[in-house]
Amino acid sequence: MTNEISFFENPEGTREEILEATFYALRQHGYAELTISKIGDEFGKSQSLIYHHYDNKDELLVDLLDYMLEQVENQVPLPNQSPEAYIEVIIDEIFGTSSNSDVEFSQAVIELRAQAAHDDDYNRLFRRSDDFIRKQIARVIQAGVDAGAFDVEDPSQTAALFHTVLVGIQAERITSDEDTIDDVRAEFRRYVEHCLLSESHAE
Amino acid sequence: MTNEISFFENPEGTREEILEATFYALRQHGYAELTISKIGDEFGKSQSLIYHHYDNKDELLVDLLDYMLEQVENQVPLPNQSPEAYIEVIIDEIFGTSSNSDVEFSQAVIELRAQAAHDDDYNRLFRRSDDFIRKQIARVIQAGVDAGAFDVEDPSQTAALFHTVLVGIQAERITSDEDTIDDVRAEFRRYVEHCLLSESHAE
DNA sequence: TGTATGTGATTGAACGTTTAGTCAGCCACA
DNA sequence: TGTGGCTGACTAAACGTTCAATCACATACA
Repeated sequence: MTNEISFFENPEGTREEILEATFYALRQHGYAELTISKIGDEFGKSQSLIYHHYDNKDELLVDLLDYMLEQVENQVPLPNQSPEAYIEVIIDEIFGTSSNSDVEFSQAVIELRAQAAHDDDYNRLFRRSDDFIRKQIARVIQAGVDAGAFDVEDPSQTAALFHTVLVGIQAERITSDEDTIDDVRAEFRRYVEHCLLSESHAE
Repeated sequence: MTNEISFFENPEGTREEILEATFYALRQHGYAELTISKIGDEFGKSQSLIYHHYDNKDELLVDLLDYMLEQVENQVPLPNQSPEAYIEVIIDEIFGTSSNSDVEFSQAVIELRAQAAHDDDYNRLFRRSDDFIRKQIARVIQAGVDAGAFDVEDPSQTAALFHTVLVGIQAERITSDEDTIDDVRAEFRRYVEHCLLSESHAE
């Protein structure tokens, strides 16, 4: 129900505990410095045990990405509200609550996305997740158009820009200060008001 | 004069040859799998020689990033044209010529950007480069406002969104197909027409 | 109740390989 | 006769992975 990322709050079973440990090790050391030994440290148990549950390091990391993208997809709000309200929620999701765990999660996702350039499994998972999110946004925009609230050229085209800004913010958060992010948010709102809401609402 | 990335066309001196080799090794194997030995292979000469010119791997990689971001900054077009024409050039730069070398360069940059989360040197370099680009764009938008061609709330705010889209496209290019990128481009043009150009131009 | 049998979690030690980095010395040219 | 570019051989540490061996615990049978 809550939109907070309650990621790994109470892991069920050893496999999920290992995923949790892998996530924290990834956050702390980064992908390039991520080792089974460091995951084992975070895990609290021996690193041999990891191999009891996963065939190898690659399989573990792919499973982690799968798990994380599932969380991302679940975080996309349900279209059980008016299109206008939904867009507000989407914007909040994109620019985040600037809570620490949100930022750390985003950074981990971006780090894994970078690996997609050299790993087909990663590539496949991100394609699926990105498509899902874009289509979800496009659906709601289409609903807003049908209801006369929005006025756009092509909903899936608009959704594509939404998604690019989402990814861009994730990547920029690594280095940019909060003021810059706020600037982007303000300008993106201006875009939504001028290019999405229909005349009657824009006023 | 040309906007093509004539990156590493004719390296001057051994250090630049090493940077070139490092870049290609990074492209081929990715940051996580990047080793001195692989750089040496690409280099054509022994890996010991690398240590003759660089103290250690970190120094070499930081130097590469510095070098690459210098290229990025030099690629930002000069403001020697009308603001309207400049914006067109910027949009072309953001969405790229989809030439192979451009995409590969972008992917390498994004991969290094992800490392900025765990490396202060990388963080510093990206901050400087991002600030430079944002300010350059903001300056031109301000000029457009002064000339009456543009009508925005706050030029640096608009520039911030430009930059986010730039970074977002870089990150999305890893996994997205060209059609999606084209959608983003079309929608971003719509944004520029509705939110940047002043009424008289928007027609 | 006591004993055998099986199962999954868990470990520490060990394996072969790869890694970043060192070093003594070679070669060409001034 | 140096001096700087350059190399191959080397090392210690870290790496992913395997494995034999425990442990806790359930089930089944006498």
